[in-house]
Amino acid sequence: MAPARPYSALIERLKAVGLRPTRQRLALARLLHEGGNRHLSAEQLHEEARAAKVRVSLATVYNALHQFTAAGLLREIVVEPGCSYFDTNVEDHHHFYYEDSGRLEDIPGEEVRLARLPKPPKGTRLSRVDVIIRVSGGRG
Amino acid sequence: MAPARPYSALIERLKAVGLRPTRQRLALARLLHEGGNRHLSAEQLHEEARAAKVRVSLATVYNALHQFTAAGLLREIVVEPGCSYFDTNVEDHHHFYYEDSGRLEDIPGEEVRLARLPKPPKGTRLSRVDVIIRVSGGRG
DNA sequence: AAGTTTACTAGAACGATTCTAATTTATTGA
DNA sequence: TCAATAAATTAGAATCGTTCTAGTAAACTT
Repeated sequence: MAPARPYSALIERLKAVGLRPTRQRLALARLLHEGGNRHLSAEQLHEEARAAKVRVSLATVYNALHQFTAAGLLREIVVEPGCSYFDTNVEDHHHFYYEDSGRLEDIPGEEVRLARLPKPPKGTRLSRVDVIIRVSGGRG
Repeated sequence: MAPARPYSALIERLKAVGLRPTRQRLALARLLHEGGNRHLSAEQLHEEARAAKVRVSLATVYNALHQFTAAGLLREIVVEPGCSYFDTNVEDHHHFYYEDSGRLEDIPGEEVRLARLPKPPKGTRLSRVDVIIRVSGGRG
């Protein structure tokens, strides 16, 4: 059922942001965007690639994640020391963070509304606003 | 000009949270809380201690920061991979993050207002809400 | 002061990430 | 099509912030 040229759209997408559509980048981009919105660490993506029989080094996974992020195809999120997550959803939205499991979950943009927001200090411009709702446990 | 027993209040504060008021903890607590609200990394605090001629190991700085955080005397903030900051302000408030310099700055609680916030998912309870306003550059 | 508990320390160990230099792959343009 | 060139990938080493270890010292209790 797979289309004859399964990668053609991806190839164009990568070219459009100035990245050569290599075997590794195509495979990683594909893994990242299959199965909806996800929050993956470099190690997790590397492991997924291994499981999918895609040969790619960890260094390349890091390179690709950072390049995709710079190109606006991913968004990096840091909630805990020692582990970055990359979010495949680059739309305007926020996150639940489950402190116990370390898991992130999207909150659609419209479910959080900021009624008041200070201006960026003089000489700076707004880059983005992150809202992280930290939740924990339950039993209690 | 220093009071006769400059540490007595701090000593009580540490005892109250179950921490022995050792020379190192007292000195670190003092450094942390002098000069208003601050956002320090472990390395920075260690360096400040060195500069103030307080002999304390880096391991102890880390231990103290985590103990103070657990006791509610500090709040840990992670914005970039590979570096935690500890905020001496434990009141309800949010942050500006200067992407270029890596610096954090407090925003008083009332300058950010959340008009709508989703409920914590079933089986969890709200731990805290972090709002980080990322700003960058300026010249542009 | 003696005994007990807790804290401190230097240095080793650790895990995530980045770097390096050599190899491979993609692109360009005869 | 086939070099020539530029860019990407790789394994492994290096680096960085942080945590661990086990031995020593300091603080509390009696």
